[in-house]
Amino acid sequence: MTIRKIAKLAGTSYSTVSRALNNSPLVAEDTKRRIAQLADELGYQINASARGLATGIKTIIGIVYPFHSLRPHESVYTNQAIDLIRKELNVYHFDTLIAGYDRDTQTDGDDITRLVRQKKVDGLVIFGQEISPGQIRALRDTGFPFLLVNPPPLREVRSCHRICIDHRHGGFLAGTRLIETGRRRLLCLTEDSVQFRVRTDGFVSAVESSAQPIQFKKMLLENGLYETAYEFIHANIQSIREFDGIFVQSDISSIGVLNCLRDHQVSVPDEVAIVGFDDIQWAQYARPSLTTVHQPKDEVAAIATEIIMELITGGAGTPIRKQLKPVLVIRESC
Amino acid sequence: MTIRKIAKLAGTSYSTVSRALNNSPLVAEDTKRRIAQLADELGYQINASARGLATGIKTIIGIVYPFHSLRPHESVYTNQAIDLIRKELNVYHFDTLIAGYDRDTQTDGDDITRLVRQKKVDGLVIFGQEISPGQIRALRDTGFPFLLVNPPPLREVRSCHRICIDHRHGGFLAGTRLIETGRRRLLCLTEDSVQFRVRTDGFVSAVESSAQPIQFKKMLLENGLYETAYEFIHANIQSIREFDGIFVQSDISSIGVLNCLRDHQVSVPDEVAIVGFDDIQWAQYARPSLTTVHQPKDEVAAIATEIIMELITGGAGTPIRKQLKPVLVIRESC
DNA sequence: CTGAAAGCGCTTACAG
DNA sequence: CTGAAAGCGCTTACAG
Repeated sequence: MTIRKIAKLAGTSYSTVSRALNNSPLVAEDTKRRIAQLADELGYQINASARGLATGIKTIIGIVYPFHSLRPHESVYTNQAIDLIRKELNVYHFDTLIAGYDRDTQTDGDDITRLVRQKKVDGLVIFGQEISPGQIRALRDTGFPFLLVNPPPLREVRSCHRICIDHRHGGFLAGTRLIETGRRRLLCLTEDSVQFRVRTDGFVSAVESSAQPIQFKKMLLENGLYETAYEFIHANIQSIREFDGIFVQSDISSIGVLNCLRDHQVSVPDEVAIVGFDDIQWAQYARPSLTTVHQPKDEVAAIATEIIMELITGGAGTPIRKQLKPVLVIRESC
Repeated sequence: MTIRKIAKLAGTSYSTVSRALNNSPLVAEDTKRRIAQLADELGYQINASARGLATGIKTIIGIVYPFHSLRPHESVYTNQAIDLIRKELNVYHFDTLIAGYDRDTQTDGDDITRLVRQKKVDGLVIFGQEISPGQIRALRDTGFPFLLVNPPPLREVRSCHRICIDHRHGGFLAGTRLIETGRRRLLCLTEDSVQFRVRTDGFVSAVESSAQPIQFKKMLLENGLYETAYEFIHANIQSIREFDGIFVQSDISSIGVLNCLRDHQVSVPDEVAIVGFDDIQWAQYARPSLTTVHQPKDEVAAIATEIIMELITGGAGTPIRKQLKPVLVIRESC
């Protein structure tokens, strides 16, 4: 089914059909109605490639996230956000294409560059911290509409549209909760990346602004795997017993910590309290359920969709920056 | 950057450039090399819309899943499978578009029909049980390449390419495990849908083929939510205590059951053993960790990619049917 | 308000 | 092996 066939059946030129279907004011209402009904009966839908070629509009948004977040523990969070964005985009009759990117590939070889050059999508929503300065610069220079979600704190990012999560505040909330509930010997269990350092900063500032004397120590986890957290606690169980509160900077790690403490008969929250970060679905199913810093993924999805749609219709303007504040969700573990 | 500009720089016609980039045997090796290098330097990539219009090939596969599986508890499983397929497709230089479908919308209004008619994708992988006979018929009649993954047992399905999971066998494995570990008073906690009935059938056949006298009872959960399972156990805790083994037909529900039993000081697996279904990531993190029937999502992803690629290149032929067998993963709960 | 024509950037039969 | 031409199915300035 093409526009030409409809034109034939409607007894008009196909230009008119095109205009009618795009609801052009240049077409008589009556003609429009007739054509709309015909198209409907025939189940006609505009050929996306043809329209894409003629107008440049593909009605597809690409959502891109770090390859390594395919490891199940990291994808839980991102997948939920993607699903939410997809639903939002659907309202605008846009489809969602998903792709991965990898810090290690050179700029030219990655999916981001490819999608832009192939003109497969109208805009890009890029999740995560793994994006490199070079990738950002290359993308920015193309003038292609894109939005960074939770980007790393790079200089290049400042000239880009972005949604930032206030990780520092999140860390502050966690620290404050531990202190307010009476914990005085704190452990901050973090990872070696910028995002985590910022969470630690917030945590430290909570400690420092406390009227009470607080001891605290920072320790590093190799990565965000459940198993890593579990093993770490297991290997250090003696020194862990010295603490009465732990801020574990991701929920998956927190669950590893919770399970290991349980296996060592350390009672949570009585002997040691735990505060996590992310608020993945499972935080509430853990026993004890996990007090954690909630990352606002619903809000991210709504705002991301709004911004990207604005970018591809309205155009750029000065860099938009939305900063979202996490909130503390109190459950049993602290 | 277009093919024409490259032609100008290479000093050939743009037909030749097109052929060269598509590695046509009609072009001299030398010319090919020169053009390939030029294209590489210029970062040229074929315009997807133009190629799509000329050839009909979009290098995009659509993955479609039930809308309601957006409820986090159901999406966990599907999201992992989608991620795996996406990775596989990437090897073929295909991109992945995701969309939802809804049993309630009429055939014409859903995303499946729309994607086919807009010619936005080359093929469709359709997950789940919610697809209606009408939708299947409509799709089949278009001749569009599509593959059903874990479809409902409808007559229409038989004429379609599909990957089926042997839920019956899964139920059988669960029942057998409970009986082999000495349980004699069994509860089968299921839901009201075909897929679940088949799991129950398998469970029953394990009971019936047992040499031991086994008592068993079937009960229905309203839906697959964690909370529903938790509340159900809570409300029926007295009668639940009568059983020494429960087959809970999804992991999320199983976790609800585990948590509730724990809250009622019923010891698992000593007083009652639990076997789940799905083997989502969290089955191993639960305490006690969950013995469960593993659905082979890695295998699904690999085979789905293979089949759909075959369908869009080779064409159809007789309906392909792959049946995958789940396996039992033994952990602490039984 | 409507139609004929050019053009979007490719591919591919056809002619050489 | 290479090039000129037609065509994929749309949109949209231009002319009426």
